[in-house]
Amino acid sequence: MKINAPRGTNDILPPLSLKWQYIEEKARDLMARYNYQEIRTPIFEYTELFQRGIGETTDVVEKEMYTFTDKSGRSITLRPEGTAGIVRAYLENKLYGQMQPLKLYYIGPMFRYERPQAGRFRQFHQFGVEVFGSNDPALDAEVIVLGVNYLKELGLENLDIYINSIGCPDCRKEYFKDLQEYFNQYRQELCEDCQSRIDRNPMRVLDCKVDNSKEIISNAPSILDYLCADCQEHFARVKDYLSVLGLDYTIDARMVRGLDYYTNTVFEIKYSGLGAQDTILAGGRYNGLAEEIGGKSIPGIGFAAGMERLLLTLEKEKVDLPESSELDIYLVTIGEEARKEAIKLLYQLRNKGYRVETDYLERGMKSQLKAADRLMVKYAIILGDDELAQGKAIIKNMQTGEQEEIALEKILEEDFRKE
RNA sequence: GUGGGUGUAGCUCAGCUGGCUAGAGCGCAGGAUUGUGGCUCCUGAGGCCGUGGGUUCAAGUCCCAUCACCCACCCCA
Repeated sequence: MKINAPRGTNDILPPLSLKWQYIEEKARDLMARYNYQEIRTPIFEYTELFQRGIGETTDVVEKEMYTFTDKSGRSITLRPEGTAGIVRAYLENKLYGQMQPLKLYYIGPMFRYERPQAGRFRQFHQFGVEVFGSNDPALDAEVIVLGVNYLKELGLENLDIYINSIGCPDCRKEYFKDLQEYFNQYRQELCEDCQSRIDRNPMRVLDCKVDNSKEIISNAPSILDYLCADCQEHFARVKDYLSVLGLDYTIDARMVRGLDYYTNTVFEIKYSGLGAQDTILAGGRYNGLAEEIGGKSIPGIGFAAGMERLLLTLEKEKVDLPESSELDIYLVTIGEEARKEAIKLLYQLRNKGYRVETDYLERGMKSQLKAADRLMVKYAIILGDDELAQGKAIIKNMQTGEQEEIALEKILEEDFRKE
């Protein structure tokens, strides 16, 4: 019986893996310029971490986690997102003892048990950043701009940036009350899910796709009218900094995030044309999270970008990405004696830093040159028993077709990278 | 979890209302004066027609089930 990869997972094969490497390198390069350092945390954590961090009533925790019991009887969960684990690591390793703010990034797989569809998989990859130890609005702006710049540097232009502030627990207390009161008046007109959302987390109703177009929602009280003085000022300053940077954004007062830990600034970057899953990068501030999972009160902010969605977008926008790895030389050999000499040459050339390939199927010269052509090498070095007898080899320029003889001992002095 | 669509060579697909040794293009391998690629031409390999049942003289083609993939809902990156 044939075994397939589990549902919702993907093999990342060459040459696609080259594109992955490329977007990861871009991320690392950007991170260096903004002074973010990489952190690698476990792929699985104790289930409790996500329950407390992400929120018991979120869909992610309620029905999308890969949870199992290990041999000691503890409940383990494959991480569905990156932030909770990193906050845990920050607290556990007492990183607040280091110079603050601490700016971290990560790239790796996440797991959610969901029905796969366009831009959504059960194992997917995120590139994300987290900044701890500062509530400076300038950092909110930096993180947003960072996300935007990453996408821009990859060559994406048609992005929609949405921001909002969902305040702190203090401002939300009154807002929740009023919002519940408001929605309760129209309870019967809302969808079933929303009716239960009213009691559990009324802000979710605002985000409901089913009731989205209804007036009830557009006329609902706005969080922005409830922000306390501090939160108002924080949001105002974030917007100021974004304006200074010349960033175009839309304020969406109805934008809430599906993870409970967000406070104050939240944002999303979307690309229309991706299908239903059009958010490629999103994040926000989470000043209460560290405390929520049992640590000190530490402000934090971050974002995560979905790599699969990013690649999909780059594809749709027809952005040029590396298609194949470039080889410098293909070593063509004819005859057993020449082969022996060529094997030696092969390693010498590689040690000098050239990208070199040769034939391992005992093919004729014709086929070997064909292979060289398909590998798009710049040069072929032809070494047959005849040449060997004369202490020579042939260097063939595959672009021009020109070829010349060269003494064997001179080969390593040649520059095969020249145009 | 719910709905719709699709499943035929490595890839993209064609196979009308059930009937012959299941096809094409691309790709792959080999060849076209015996040591020279890209173009062209020739030849070849490769398919239990997703899987399991059923209807029928006969099923890739109809029915049922199952699995997978795609898309959407939901949710999120």
